[in-house]
Amino acid sequence: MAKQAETAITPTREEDYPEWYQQVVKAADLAETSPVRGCMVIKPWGYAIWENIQRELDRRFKETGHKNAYFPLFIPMSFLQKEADHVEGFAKECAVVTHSRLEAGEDGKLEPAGKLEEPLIVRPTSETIIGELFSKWVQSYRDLPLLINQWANVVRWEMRTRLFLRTAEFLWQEGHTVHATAEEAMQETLKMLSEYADFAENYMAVPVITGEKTEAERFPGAEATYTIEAMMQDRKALQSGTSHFLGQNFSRSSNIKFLNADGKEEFAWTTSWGVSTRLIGGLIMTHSDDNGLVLPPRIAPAHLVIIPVTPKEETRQEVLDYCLGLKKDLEAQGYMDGRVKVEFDDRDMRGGEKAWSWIKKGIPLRVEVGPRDMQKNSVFVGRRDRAPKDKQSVGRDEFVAGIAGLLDAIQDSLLNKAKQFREEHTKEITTEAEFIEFFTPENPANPEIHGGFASVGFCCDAELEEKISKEHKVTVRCIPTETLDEVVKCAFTGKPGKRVIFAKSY
RNA sequence: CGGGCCGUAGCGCAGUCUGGUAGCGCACUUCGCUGGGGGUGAAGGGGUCGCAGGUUCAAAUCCUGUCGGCCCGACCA
Repeated sequence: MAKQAETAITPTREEDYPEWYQQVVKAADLAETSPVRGCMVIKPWGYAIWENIQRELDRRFKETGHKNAYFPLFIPMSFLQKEADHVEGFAKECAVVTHSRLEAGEDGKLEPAGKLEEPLIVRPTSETIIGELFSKWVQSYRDLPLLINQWANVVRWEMRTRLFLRTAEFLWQEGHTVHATAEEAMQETLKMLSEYADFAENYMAVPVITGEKTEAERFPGAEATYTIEAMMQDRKALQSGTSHFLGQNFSRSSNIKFLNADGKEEFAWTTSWGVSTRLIGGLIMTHSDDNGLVLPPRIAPAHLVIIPVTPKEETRQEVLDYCLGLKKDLEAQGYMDGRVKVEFDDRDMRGGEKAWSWIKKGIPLRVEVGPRDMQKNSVFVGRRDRAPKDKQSVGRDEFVAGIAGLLDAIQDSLLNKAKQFREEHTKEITTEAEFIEFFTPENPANPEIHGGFASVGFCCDAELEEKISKEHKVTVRCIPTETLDEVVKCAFTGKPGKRVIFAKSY
């Protein structure tokens, strides 16, 4: 017997969390780095997760009255300039297109030629270009509300990138809406935030805290930014989606005006909201273990894999046929608003290796079927949320009939586990000393996983916030919606403050 | 963009200090044994050593530059 690592992924989370993350992505074959700096190639298994995210979110957007549209990748540089905070926030990370063609020089080397009169930027977000179009689309209060979403790629020239969590190019959706009143726009902002929160918890089994960002963390140009924040297994926070109340800032800079019912011209109120492929990073870091990816059934590209075990040539065909019959019956079962999705893995390779490859890919259920199971009319089932060797023999028909319930049970167990983890590492803190202790590792030279979410009274003074963030590398993740009305003594100044969540973050 | 480490076969690495014409493990291919577990024996295929200059009779090895990766920091809508 060759020695195998006790875990399929090395290093373990405990040993080296960032490296573990990389290895999980690789072992599950989700994505890889590309020849272009900071960009990623999303491979079929990873892209299928994104398609599932898209499908469910798109359904929700449409259900809440939004329509999809598409706006250009390129934005004239002057557009970005229109909103002062916005340009300041994004200018440093824009990819700029300056030429329109290539020409071969004397040495045969290609060189950019045909310099553009006005440079184009590759959209880092589309407020400015969409605003330009909206100013034409909106004339009357009868045109409102205007509820638009686009699925697109955006580019932000980040200094330091990590697959799914921060890449130079990423896929996302951005909702952009226009309203006649501030109240209505605010309502929209909060409605979409709660859609995100509901989706994260109920589809991705990622529990999130919803809340408002402080001024320092706000979207450039927004009046208010709301966020869903999730806790990863290294206890850091991941901002997983944002929804912005833009006030009249962008309608003023883009000139989005309408005539109200009284015949008076008014600036409109706008919102924007988005989630990205970063959600996949959050999914990975919420559920996966030292054997690789763990996928909640509702977001998994496939719910189960059937692995035929064919030790003897004479029973081989019989087992394969039995498996195909099982596959057909399972695929006839409904799950959520679709069907049970089944992979059939008859690749010619060793059984153990094959099973491990699916464990690393995070498939919720592994169903192994050999001659003995066939004789008993049963199947041998392993759940991804349990240990690899923890497998049970279940009657075939019982298994087929109970498949949806079993998938729900896995979904629930993953959500509960994640919630429990978050509870265990969320601490109510009332003094600065306690705060510092919470966020200081025992071994600063090689910091172990430590800290978590600190629920703290905070006076929300911007200078103090910056000082704390610099000194302890901790930021205010949000002012949670749930405890918004609470008045809590500030742990740093003693003044009356709000309850906020402090954490280290991605 | 600053600091550290690193680019040698698909992957992981040795060889670099002390220049002499490329190796190991895994993976891959074929055959055998094994057959409810990532097992095993044998025989094979695969690399202009990230790229570009320079030094030298000779460069994976020394020098310069450059590109890329990872970690830390700054930044992160």
